[in-house]
Amino acid sequence: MHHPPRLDAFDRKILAILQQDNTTPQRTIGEAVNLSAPAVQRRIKRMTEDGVIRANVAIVDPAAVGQSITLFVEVEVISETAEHIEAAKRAFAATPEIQQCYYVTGEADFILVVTVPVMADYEALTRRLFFGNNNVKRFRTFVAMDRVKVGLGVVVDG
Amino acid sequence: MHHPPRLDAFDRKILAILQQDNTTPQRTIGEAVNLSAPAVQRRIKRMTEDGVIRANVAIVDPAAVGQSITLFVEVEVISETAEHIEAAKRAFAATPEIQQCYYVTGEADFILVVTVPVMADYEALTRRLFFGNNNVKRFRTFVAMDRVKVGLGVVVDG
DNA sequence: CTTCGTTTGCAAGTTTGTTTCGTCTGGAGC
DNA sequence: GCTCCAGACGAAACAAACTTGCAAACGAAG
Repeated sequence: MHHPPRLDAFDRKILAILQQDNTTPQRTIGEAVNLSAPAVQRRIKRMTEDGVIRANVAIVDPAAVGQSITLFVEVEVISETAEHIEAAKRAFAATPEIQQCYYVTGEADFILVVTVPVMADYEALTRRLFFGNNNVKRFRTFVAMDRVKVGLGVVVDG
Repeated sequence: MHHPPRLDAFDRKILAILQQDNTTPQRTIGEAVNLSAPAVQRRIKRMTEDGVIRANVAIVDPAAVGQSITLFVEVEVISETAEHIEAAKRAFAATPEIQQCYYVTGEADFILVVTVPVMADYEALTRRLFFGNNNVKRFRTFVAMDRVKVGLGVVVDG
């Protein structure tokens, strides 16, 4: 994370491609954006160092590994002191079943995305995380029936 | 998606690595799991064909490309007929600002994860998607103050 | 006009991914 | 028990991709 990220049109086009498939050869990317492969490589390297590209990962189908249930949880806490919030963040971040955790404004304080193999696992999780934590005022659960659209891609044309 | 996905301990270890960094050389993976590089390559290929690995993508920092606001939206619809639900799914899936969309049970029907550069863009989005759609009964918005944990990784130890 | 800094393309060098091939193991059928 | 066959493995050869060095083009500042 050295430089303030300033991205030109080339960078944005490259990002758009890598967000869809980061196994695309640099030579192919170069043809798509009208740049040589080394130029593409240097830009990718720079964006990686600058933190624009946070990670390169394989997306695994949850159902294929037995994590067939996706849940949303709105969590409301009692005390919002810095220490309590930080403790909650750490606990959520450290829980592998929690795929995503956001600290939000509104009627809830945290929103979680959870994946588990069977409901019993979620029940166990609620006991451990919520009922076992006396700073949790209440939580509401939504069960996903259909994962209509799932991704972390962001709009890059800017 | 040919075979029914049957994953052994090797496959799961490989998946765990690729979920964190899919640029890891196959030789390195092989050393980590006690397998030769070609064996790793064959397993990755098989899992990709079987749909266990859905995609290989770069994760881009939303803030770096100007999408600094993340929002959650609970949407409640009026009519839940199949046609209305399918129409809604299609509309949400086709909206680039909507990163994730789930059809859920509970007090809401859809949960959306949205990223936009500034609040005005979200306001425009609500006008277009919600106020401009007379099947939307109501919606609730949560603004993310902190992206505590973001990812699509799933527990793979099975 | 010159200089410095940046970025590019090309070409060589290095690393990584892929294919080939021979071997081994486990199971079905004789 | 024996043979045969299918599947999976590792070693090595091979192909493709990535990475680096270097000279040239371009722009901004002096």
